[in-house]
Amino acid sequence: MARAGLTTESVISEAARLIDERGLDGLSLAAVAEKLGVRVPSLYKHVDGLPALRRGVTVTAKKSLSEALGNAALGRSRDDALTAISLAYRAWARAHPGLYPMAMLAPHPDEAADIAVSTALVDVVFRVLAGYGLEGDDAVDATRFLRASLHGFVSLETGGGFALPVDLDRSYQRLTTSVITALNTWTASP
Amino acid sequence: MARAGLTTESVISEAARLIDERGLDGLSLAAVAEKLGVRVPSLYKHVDGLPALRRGVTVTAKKSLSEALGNAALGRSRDDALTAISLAYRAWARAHPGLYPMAMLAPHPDEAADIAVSTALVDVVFRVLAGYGLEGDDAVDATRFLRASLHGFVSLETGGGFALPVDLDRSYQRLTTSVITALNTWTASP
DNA sequence: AGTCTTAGCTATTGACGTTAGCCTGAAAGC
DNA sequence: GCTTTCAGGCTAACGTCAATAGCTAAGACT
Repeated sequence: MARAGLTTESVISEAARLIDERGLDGLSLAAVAEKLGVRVPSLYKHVDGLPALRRGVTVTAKKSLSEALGNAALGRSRDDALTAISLAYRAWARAHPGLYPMAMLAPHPDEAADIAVSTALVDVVFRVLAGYGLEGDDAVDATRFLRASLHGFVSLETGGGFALPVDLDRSYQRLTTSVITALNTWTASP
Repeated sequence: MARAGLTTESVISEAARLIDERGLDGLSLAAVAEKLGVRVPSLYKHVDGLPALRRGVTVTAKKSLSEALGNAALGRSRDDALTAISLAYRAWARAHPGLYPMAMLAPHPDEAADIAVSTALVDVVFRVLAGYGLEGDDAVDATRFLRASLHGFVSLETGGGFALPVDLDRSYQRLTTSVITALNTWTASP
């Protein structure tokens, strides 16, 4: 048999491509195997079953998003950094509509890599907010507010939740500026 | 055979219970049939397959959430109404962690009932914002901002996305007041 | 009682994930 | 350059699940 030259990485990246094309439920070992020109059981030489494959994809997705945000924030601070991060966040999600929901999943407790990359992802946001002098619980609340707003918009958008034919770019921009305004006067704790 | 006395409604509500218990992927015709003490093919007398069952559950979920929000807003207006809606929104989601994501899905284009109940859901929010004198695109942007923030928080929370052991109630309250503050000074369009 | 409708059943098929075990060709060692 | 190893592919088989076809008996109606 001519070897197909699979690797764990190639299987995972093919799976990721499939998820972005056909959605989360479009991922099956059968589909991956067919795309790679291989029989289904062969995949088990590189990946430990479907759930493990999903976890692998999740990790690479989180890593990719995390890098995108990190790059966007590079060399900027405060409002500038937040604006850049917001744009990068939405852009990544639109480029990866299938992967995006997986990137928001809580890390699998047994998967060290997942935990690591998940905390790295939150840290990008957290460190930008440090530029506002926020500390402790204030910083946590603010991070949650920012994450919630961005995630909520992007999640509803990629899920088709915004029905009206009104400019989404503008809505997102107003959301971003509103959040930034709020964060600039955040420290009045209840 | 003793009749089990199934109806479309009983099948759907059993499915809904299963989804809240075991998550979205925990729904299978096999599981529903077993819970109802019936063989799988019997379900087809009441429900047109698994996808149709899911759509049925989605509709009832949206209806339930919509009613909860409507009740919360009843007899209140502006900041009062928004606060009440926010609390009701999160409470509903926490009570129905499995159903909640389905309630956020875009309505199925062929399912008239789904479209109706989806628009009803958005309308609750939309009408409260009318109390702020917002109109046209401003109102749309504001609705999206509100929906995004609430949904984002609740979605991350029920998905386990907030790892830190810091009071979620307080974070949510600060989010709510921040959003309300923003909406009170919304009309400065770019 | 006799008839009709229909809610439930069994049987079957097809898709998929998973495991066990074989086989071969490519790289490693002499 | 020949042998040996071994891992990356394979076929075969099984279990689970969704779905369809067709049977049967429970219950409603006259």
